Amino acid sequence: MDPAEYDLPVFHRGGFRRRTCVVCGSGFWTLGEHDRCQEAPCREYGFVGHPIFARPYDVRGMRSEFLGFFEARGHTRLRRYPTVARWRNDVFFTQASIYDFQPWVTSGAIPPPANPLAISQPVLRFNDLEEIGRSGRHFSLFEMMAHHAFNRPDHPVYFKDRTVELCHELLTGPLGTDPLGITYKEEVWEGGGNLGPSLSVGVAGLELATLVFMEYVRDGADLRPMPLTVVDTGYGLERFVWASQGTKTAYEAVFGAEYDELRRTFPPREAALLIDHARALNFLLTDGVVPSNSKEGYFARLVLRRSLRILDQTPEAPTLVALLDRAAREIALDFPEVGEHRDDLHRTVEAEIERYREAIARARQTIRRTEDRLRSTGGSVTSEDLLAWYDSLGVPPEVAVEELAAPPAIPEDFYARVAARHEGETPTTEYTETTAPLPEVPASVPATEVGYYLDPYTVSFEARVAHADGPYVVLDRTYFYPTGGGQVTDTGHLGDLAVVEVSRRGPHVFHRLERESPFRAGDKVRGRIDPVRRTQLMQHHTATHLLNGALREVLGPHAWQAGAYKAPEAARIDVTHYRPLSKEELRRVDRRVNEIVREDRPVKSYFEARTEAERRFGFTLYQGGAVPGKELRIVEVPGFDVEACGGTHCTHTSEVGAVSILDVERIQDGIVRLTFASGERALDLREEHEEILQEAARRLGVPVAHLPSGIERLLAEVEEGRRTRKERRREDLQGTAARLRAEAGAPADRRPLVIAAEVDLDRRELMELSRLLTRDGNAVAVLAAEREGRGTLFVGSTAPGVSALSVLEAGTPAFAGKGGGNPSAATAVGEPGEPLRTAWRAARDAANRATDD
RNA sequence: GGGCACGUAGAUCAGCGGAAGAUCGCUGCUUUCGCAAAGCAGAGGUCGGGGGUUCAAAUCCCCCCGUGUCCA
Repeated sequence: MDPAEYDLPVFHRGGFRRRTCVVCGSGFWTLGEHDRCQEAPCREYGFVGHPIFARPYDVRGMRSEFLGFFEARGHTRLRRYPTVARWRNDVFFTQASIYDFQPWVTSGAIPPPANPLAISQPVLRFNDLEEIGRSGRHFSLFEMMAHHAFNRPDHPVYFKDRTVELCHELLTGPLGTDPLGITYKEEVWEGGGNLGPSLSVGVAGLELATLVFMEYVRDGADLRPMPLTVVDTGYGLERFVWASQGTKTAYEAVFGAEYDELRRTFPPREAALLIDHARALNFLLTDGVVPSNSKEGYFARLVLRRSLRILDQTPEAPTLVALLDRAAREIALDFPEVGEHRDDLHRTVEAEIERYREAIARARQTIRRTEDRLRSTGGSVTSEDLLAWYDSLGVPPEVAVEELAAPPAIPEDFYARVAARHEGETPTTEYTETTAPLPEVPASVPATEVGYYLDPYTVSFEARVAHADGPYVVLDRTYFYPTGGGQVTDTGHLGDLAVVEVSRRGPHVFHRLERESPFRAGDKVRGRIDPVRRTQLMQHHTATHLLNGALREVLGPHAWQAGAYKAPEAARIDVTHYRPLSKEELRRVDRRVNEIVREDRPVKSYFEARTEAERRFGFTLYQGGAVPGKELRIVEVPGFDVEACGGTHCTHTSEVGAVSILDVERIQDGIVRLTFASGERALDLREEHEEILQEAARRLGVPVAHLPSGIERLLAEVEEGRRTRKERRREDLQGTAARLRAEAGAPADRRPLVIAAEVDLDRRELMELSRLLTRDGNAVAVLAAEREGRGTLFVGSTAPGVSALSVLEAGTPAFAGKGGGNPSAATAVGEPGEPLRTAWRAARDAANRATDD
């Protein structure tokens, strides 16, 4: 990066000098006399015992100091965003404050909610779990305080100079840091295809903040300037608090009394880990993550189970629920939403604890059995087994060892070796913005004015063609709904040509025609939307919201929409829940939804400032993922459900008609899917189902009401028939066996009985017959059969010293038989006809010879 | 999203290329005034589904489905 990027007026004004760190070699700016940047590892921690701020702060005090400082300097204070980044498909969690504004705001697609702004964003990072409690400074959840500015060419806010000025003023002003002790180290930040210079702010060995200036787009080897430049800062709240108190570890400073309480029962490391995890879990669960075995749910399960393991090892430990409650009380002082819905959170946690206990109990059994088996063969359990058990059964090694009579040592690097087992796996697919292959539109084409938001009933309109390219037409205004938000496209006509698909990219709506567009820019066209399809889609979409509301009422607020799809034929909604829906829950959801439909409540759709909407309704607005825009389109069923949504909706719940839930399934751990239909389609389906029932009843010859018992009877009959057939076959075989035995007569003395016969049976029957013949012991059966042009020779023996296999082998060459077996049963297949008979005679003779001995 | 493990009698599981098993539960008989218990006898299986390899597949291979688990 060009050194000029860091050569800021603010440094020169303030008398800073640029130096080079003797350790890491980086350039840095400072007022003090330093030969190295003031960050670990270039210099050691110098703040422990010597706080670097004028006075100690707790978390709350520091947060409000920071936000107040920026608010007083023209920044709008924003509330936190959810810790689960539902609006992105490349990450699970909000890992930095800038995530709140990616990708829509930072790409310039939509304006920021405020500009400039200040926020303290709780962020989750699970990549250093092993360090938590051990390092003294790692957290799975921490708050990233930030001030952001988004600069458009026509609307600059501030960039590097002012950012550094603000940062420096904060540190040296209200916080009272010694100006000479601060270093601004030159770094390069790169991410998501963007890059820019950044400055890392170090004091007394601690990296307090990072100031990033997103400025360029990487275009191959070249850098292009971004149309929108972004100030992305990150100030670690916990670090600030720690530095202000100068305690030995960050945990003491950050968690205060809560930490002291736990220290009475746990060693420092465990105490810190427990509070840290309790804090993360509270946020995760509040923000709607249900513990599961995949995606974001796994991380909730991971921290939950890690906590449980520690609690389980300590007899006087509090319960996990109590621990979470204690942490929630603390968090709720600043984030009141975390304290709400305690009962629901408890139920989720209890369900997860139960599952963990079950998994461990099952695993213990498997482990014991495996060890028994190994020991009986002279083997023993190895540390490799411990790894495999952890991986496939989820048993932590300490638990496995408890179960073993001769446990191996738990490897020091156990979890590293677990990680090694996962190397070479296919990486997760990279984030790709899902844009249809739409043609480029000249910048001069104005944004499409869309009418469906405020008027979903207009299905015929006049518009002017703004741009046409191949089959694609962009209009100056449209009422066609483009695929999005889980709602499929409208169809219809432009002029006489069918519109087969409508999609949106950026500000433009593209109508794809059935063939090459005859229209040219400037043409006037009439748009007609297929009204039946549109109405059905509206009904399905509104019904989705109603179901979502009912599910949250019935299941609890942890039930978040995890996906939805609305097509004309049917719609579905996926919600997070910790176990399959019970019949009763389903019945209540069904009743509640249809009750809301009957009540004919208004469905209000309107635009509202994002900040205001979030304040009024909270983040549960974002059921369908975050919706871009400074203004949110709110779809509200007063007193029941409010969501930010861009879809077309009915204006009254009664228009939905009726909602029929067609199917419920668990699509993965922690997510249930409801498939349903509403409106006309629900009636159609009801009719179809009725017809199917009628038809089934007619074919069974019973009234519909007796279908279940009729089917039961039918099944019983089928079963009876199966039994009878089986019985008859057995009797046939028994008859054959009796006949053959009689023909063979009684053997002399105690010599084994040899029964040889040609029969017409298949392989399986041969085996059964042989079994019948030799059941009483001391007998040899030599059976031959022909089926499908192949000859089969079967030998069974219960005679001591007579090997069925040897007898068989005496016959195999004669009919080119291939086969094998064991001393008690052997079979071969070869040529049919005379060769088979020859083989059979050879085998019979061999059997007779063997029994003569 | 990927890796691994698992799916066999009503339940818990064994078997891991050659004639489907154990324990508990169930039914009947013996014993008892009755129950429990014990003994004896018996019923109960498309070995998750579908393809393939093989003379032969619960067993090996592939693809699905389901469950668990670890990792992103």
